[in-house]
Amino acid sequence: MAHWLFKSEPDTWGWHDQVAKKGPEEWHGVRNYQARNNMRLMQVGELGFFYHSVKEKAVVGIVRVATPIHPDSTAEPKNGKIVWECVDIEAVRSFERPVTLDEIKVEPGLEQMVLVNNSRLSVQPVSEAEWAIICRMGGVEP
DNA sequence: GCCAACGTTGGC
DNA sequence: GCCAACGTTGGC
Repeated sequence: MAHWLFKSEPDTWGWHDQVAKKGPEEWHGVRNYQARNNMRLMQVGELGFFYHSVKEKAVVGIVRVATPIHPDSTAEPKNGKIVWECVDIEAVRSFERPVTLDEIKVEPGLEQMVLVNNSRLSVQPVSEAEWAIICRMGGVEP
């Protein structure tokens, strides 16, 4: 099973919103082909990190892919076709403590993380090794 | 098809 | 608030 990282500005849609939802929420609004392609690769049941950008800059929890890829309900048709798609995700559990970007940058084994090397990609793959390291840093079992 | 100009994201 | 990095747009 692959692992992922979803990035959001907490002021727009934060971890508290995701938890309060108590169920799947459409991860709409992605307007980047690479990020969309990553979502196309997702399987229902796969897990991902929930990352707060800009303000906190930290991984704060774990989410689960709840639906297959589907059209983004907020996307406008382009030449009569919806090109933007997304999945729905639901909160699984909160980290015992947030894992900050600063910590990630200096942690051995995380040098190759997309988060470190391409900070602008909003939906990213996470390797198995990276997944395990960050889970432990966050105080949860991988 | 190239590339300059522009807009956006997100770390600092 | 600034600006680097990146992606997209549009003129040629």
